[in-house]
Amino acid sequence: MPAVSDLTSHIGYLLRMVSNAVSQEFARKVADEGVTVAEWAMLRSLYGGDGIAPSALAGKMGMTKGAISKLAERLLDKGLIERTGNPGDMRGHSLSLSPMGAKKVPVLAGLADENDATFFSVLSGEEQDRLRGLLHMLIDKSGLSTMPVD
Amino acid sequence: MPAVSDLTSHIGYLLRMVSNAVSQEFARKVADEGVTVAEWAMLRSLYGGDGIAPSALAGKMGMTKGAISKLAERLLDKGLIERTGNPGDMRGHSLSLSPMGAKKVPVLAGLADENDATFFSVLSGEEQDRLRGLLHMLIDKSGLSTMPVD
DNA sequence: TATTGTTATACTCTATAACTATA
DNA sequence: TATAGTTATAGAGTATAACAATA
Repeated sequence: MPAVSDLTSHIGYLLRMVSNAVSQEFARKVADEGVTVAEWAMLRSLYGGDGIAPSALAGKMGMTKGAISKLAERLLDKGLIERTGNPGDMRGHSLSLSPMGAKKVPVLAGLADENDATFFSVLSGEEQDRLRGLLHMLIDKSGLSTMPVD
Repeated sequence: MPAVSDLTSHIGYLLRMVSNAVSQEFARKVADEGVTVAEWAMLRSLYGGDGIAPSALAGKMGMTKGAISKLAERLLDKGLIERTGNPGDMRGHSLSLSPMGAKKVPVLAGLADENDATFFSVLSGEEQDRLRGLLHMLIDKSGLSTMPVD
């Protein structure tokens, strides 16, 4: 049998395994609040901002503009975000949280805290910080938030 | 504005961000070999084994038996795995790699190595080991590989 | 022509639940 | 009845590409 490097040594594989488990559990939690994980990510990206163009949001979230459009439409239907016409350029517009959406973000953030707590409590506080730090390094050093999106 | 814990402090969020980027890139690479990421995971799970029941595989891979069934069918169609009748119990059967599948695993493993290299080379060897170690701890200590699957 | 978004289409991944065949 | 698998259905997530409107 040819030698195959141990799969469990692939960081990408381990990452996918843990991330899937965490996300799946989190999906169940936010579903009770009527949103999906991707929707939560968009709401959170909009939080605290003044309104952002869909294309800019696509870059920020690492998604294509088509995906953003679809996601935004669902959140508009749910009344959690708002679309505002752009004064200068009639082609574009801005997306921002509705009052209802703004009220929802802290609730969802609480669920994220809770989910993190249950999943990562097997690590010590120091280990959690180390993991967070390593992930931040990967995001910063790789062009993760500036990946090709179109 | 109510205080909301910084989203970027949620390990689950960071994990999802990095994992998605890594998996997406890997998906492109294995697509050239005619398989998807989930298919690769199944092939790898079968590698080096004697044949395994779909239900056992479901437990091992953290998926439902329905999902396993669908995945297995695709790999059967591609000729990468084989189904062997179970002598004792006519209800069940065993899944194992076909010779073609067995030949493909090392190739795919090479792509995984390559993918890991490009993504995680921004970390030092020591940092990579640390990350790997933390992920292993999470998988071992949480019941990750023994999650409810049905 | 170039840019901003939307829409149409398609596919993977996965779950849930109903169903079939065997035990 | 209980168990092993399959199938039907559904929905999230995402991409690609064609399209419309505006610049």
